[in-house]
Amino acid sequence: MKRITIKDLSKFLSLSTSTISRALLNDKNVNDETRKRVMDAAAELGYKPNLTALNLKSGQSKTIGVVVPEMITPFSAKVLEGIQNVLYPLGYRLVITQSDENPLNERKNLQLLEGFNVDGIIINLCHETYNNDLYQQIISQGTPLVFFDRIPDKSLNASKVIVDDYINSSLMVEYLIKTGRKRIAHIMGPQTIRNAVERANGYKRIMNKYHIFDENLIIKTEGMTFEYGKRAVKHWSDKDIEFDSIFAFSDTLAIGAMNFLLENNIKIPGEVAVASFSGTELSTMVYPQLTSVQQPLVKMGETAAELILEKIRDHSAPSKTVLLDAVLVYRDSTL
Amino acid sequence: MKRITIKDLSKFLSLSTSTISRALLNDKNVNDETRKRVMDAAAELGYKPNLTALNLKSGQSKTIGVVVPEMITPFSAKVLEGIQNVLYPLGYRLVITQSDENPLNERKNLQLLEGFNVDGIIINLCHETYNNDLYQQIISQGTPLVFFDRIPDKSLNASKVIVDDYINSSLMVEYLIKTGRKRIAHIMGPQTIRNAVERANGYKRIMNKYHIFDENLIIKTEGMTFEYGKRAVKHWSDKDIEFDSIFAFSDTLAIGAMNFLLENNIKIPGEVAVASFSGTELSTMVYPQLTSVQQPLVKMGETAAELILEKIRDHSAPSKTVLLDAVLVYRDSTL
DNA sequence: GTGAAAGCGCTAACAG
DNA sequence: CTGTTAGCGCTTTCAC
Repeated sequence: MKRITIKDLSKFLSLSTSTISRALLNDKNVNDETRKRVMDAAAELGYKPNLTALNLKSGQSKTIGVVVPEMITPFSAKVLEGIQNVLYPLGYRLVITQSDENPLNERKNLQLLEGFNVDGIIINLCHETYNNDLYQQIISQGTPLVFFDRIPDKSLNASKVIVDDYINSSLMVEYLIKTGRKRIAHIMGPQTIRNAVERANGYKRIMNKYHIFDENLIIKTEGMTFEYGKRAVKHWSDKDIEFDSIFAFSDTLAIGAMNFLLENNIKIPGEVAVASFSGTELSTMVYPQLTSVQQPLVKMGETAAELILEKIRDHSAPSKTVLLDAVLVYRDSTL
Repeated sequence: MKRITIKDLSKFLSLSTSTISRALLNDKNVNDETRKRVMDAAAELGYKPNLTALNLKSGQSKTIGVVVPEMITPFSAKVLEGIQNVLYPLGYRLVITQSDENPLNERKNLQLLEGFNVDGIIINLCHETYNNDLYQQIISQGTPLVFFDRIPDKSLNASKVIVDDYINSSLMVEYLIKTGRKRIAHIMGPQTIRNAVERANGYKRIMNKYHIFDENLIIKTEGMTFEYGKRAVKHWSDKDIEFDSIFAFSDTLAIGAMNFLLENNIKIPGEVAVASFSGTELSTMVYPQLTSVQQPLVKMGETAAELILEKIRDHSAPSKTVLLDAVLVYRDSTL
């Protein structure tokens, strides 16, 4: 079952390998007749180009590394779909790694990807600053880096794709207020994630604007699993801090919060409204369905892929930050 | 920022490239002194082997293709984790594709992977028979194929990793009966999925054993989304078919079913118990938490990866079918 | 113990 | 329009 190479075709047709190559590449300097013969033979013998050889020639690995914090929520799956949409048709391979929300794993993943000689890396961080040195080092070695969703704090020379956390968070909080909620609690996620800080800022601004901000109503979590969401609500509950609604950093945290409420027979949205930021399928799978800021995840992946391609094609291309529009989707968990 | 090659080292140390190569490969025919010099220089200049060149020499692409039906539930994410655990440390890259539960997409994915010259393909089907011709063709072209979870009906020369659907389904149904349920409804999923048929058979056997089988209590769905789960329960409800419990083919279908019950104020498990087959994180994220047959997903991925490695190393290695143990996990959705 | 040379599959000057 | 040749980075005979 040996593979057919250009050499086999060359023998088969008594032509030089270069002519075969040219015909296959649609080079103009080939007789139409000859091209046809080559094409037919290639089809007949089942010739398929050897990507590895191509890559060796071109000096590229045609491999893009991707680092995501986790894959058990649909968030990354959707973004990956976007990345794949753009990159697979172009013959790029993806090496996808999961950091499990752990900066140390992220570091290992990045190093693994370096070992793979990737042409570029697309990454969603799990910690704002922890691996800054590595990002910097990778970029200065000439491997383009593109950040999406959770981006680093330093102004690295890298392109980014994000949604406006501050604005969208503000809008969601304002919506809750408009529906009559006043004691809006906020589960902000870990403060080592830039977006968490941004969203919390949006929350604070609006709460202050309406003079209803209360420091007790905001809580940082150490992690991102739904257990932390649960624990946050338990905290307020234990301390007898009143709240009539919850705005969570992510679907997962919101769902954890909902579970606590449901377990304690607290009506959603009757007694407490719940809203989140993310907008993955999870928000429609729970009961009641979750109001959330829905991000264009597939688009986000596609954009990230295009940004990395720009950088690969021209390493001196200027870095861009693309801001994508999100929409608020109102569902049964609020009102 | 040019990469350091073996040639650079050769110039730098005034040694032949072959000696450098040998030193790097720990070949015995190298003076210890020389080896040390080479190693030091490699470290100093930051030499990293070019995988593409290695691959060209070895004739392998060091790339494994993976095809999964979907990635929005944690199911595939967990299996992928297992696959990555085994394959990444060995220098393999993964090209992961999603079929979106559509056999046509599956076909396209397989063809894409062929174009990538993958060394092997690990696949979870979305239809039992639809692409049988392609599986056969890929195998006979010499590309090993390993199936996991949902496997094909024909006896192809390929290894497989599965859990025993029939037995575990039986066990779960028997458990429901032991907790006092008699009218156990079954959402079996599409009958074009072999596992759905197997699990339904397990269900039927036990229901018959206790003489409580009723054809009306079993329903096939066209798809796998949670909407179909919802619709199934609506069907029984509309037709006034009584049931005191539901056993669903997957977490997602079960959750759809739960949502219908919750929307109609039917108590879980008070009035209706719910159980599923899958055992992803989803089962712990919903309220009440879902009783389910929990499969060892990471292990499944690791096993699939090892099976494909066997085949890659020795193309004539015999095909194996590995049966993994699942466990029933009892949660609040049943009593 | 080390070097020279060939070759993996392909493309691209360079000739003719 | 077609063929010859060299070379991408590396390993591996084959000499010495």
